[in-house]
Amino acid sequence: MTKTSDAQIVEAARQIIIGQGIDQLTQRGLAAAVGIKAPSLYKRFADQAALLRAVRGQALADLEARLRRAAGDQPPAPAALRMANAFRAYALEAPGLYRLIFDAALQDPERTLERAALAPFEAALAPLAGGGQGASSAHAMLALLHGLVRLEIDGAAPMAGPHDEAFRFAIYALLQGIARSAG
Amino acid sequence: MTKTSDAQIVEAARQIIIGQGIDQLTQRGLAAAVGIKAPSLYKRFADQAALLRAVRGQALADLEARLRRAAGDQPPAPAALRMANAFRAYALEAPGLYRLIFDAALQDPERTLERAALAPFEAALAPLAGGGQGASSAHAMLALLHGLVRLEIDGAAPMAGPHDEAFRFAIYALLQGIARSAG
DNA sequence: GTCTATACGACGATAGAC
DNA sequence: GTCTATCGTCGTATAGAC
Repeated sequence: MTKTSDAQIVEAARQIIIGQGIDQLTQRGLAAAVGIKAPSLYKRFADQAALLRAVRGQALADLEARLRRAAGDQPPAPAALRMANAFRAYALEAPGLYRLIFDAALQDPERTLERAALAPFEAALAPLAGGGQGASSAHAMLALLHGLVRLEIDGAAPMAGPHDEAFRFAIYALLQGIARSAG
Repeated sequence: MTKTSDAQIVEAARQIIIGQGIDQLTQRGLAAAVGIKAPSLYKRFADQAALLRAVRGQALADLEARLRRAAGDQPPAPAALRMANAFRAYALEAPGLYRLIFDAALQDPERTLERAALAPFEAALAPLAGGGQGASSAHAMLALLHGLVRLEIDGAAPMAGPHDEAFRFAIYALLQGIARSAG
């Protein structure tokens, strides 16, 4: 008798994290959300950490897809700007999932974050950076984006006027610096 | 009969957060560290959140002092570089405190983070940025630093080679972009 | 695979005695 | 201000019925 599926459990966990925050995700509450009891969850996932790994993996795949779609076939600078906006939009849409993606990086030996978030930026920025500095440029861009959206979702922003404007200013400034470093 | 003081409790909490991480800070463990029982803590601080606010306030004052000392009387660019290094050093020294400072910004109606971290950067960068873009430049610099050190302490870095080098590259690039934005 | 029932050891927090 | 005792919740786990 199968009352639910692994995919439904992951999706329910995702919804709880998005809607109520990761602190409100409990095994008892999650089980109730899919119509079973807490002990039954342990037949699907070894423990809560394993469940969160599954949620994080799906979230990372989603983020990567959005970044690659935003980049499209644009030239480096427009691609980077569109990716930056897509990145920020994801974080503002689902801050709980965003935090999960980045906070749990330490416990991810496969370094999924590199493939999902860093690689798309490196692909877009390499032509602009030149001189073998595509990796450094992508790291700088990801760090800037991460800092901007973390400050925003954690309530430390806007620290300097309207955030849309501060966001654009920062991205433009770094892109200019990267392009000039290549010159 | 006073077995301890508020200051001793805050200091003990600070040491636990630095040495064992904020997850290991429990009311029972903290009370034991200062030689009392857990319920007695509630005569000093309303709850754990109030205690953490006190720890955060002290950590923010410490960070601000370090940033202002690093800046000294240097010109904008050297001052910003020294502040960036001091900022990173603080985060690597006490990642638990660093996370507390930034993660709890949302619950700080006084926006202490602005005074402690943003203002020093604005003071240093205003001459470089010009055109009334000192605030935006400081916000961009703080966001970049925050992203860089968060990626580093959360284990997502080094994502692009040695981190010292990636750190310098990113800071230099943004400084160049800021200077160029000024015309 | 799911259920009921039960258990353990943490946690934050409170009531009331002294 | 400190204590003992206690509460409710949490993650986790097990046993055994169906």
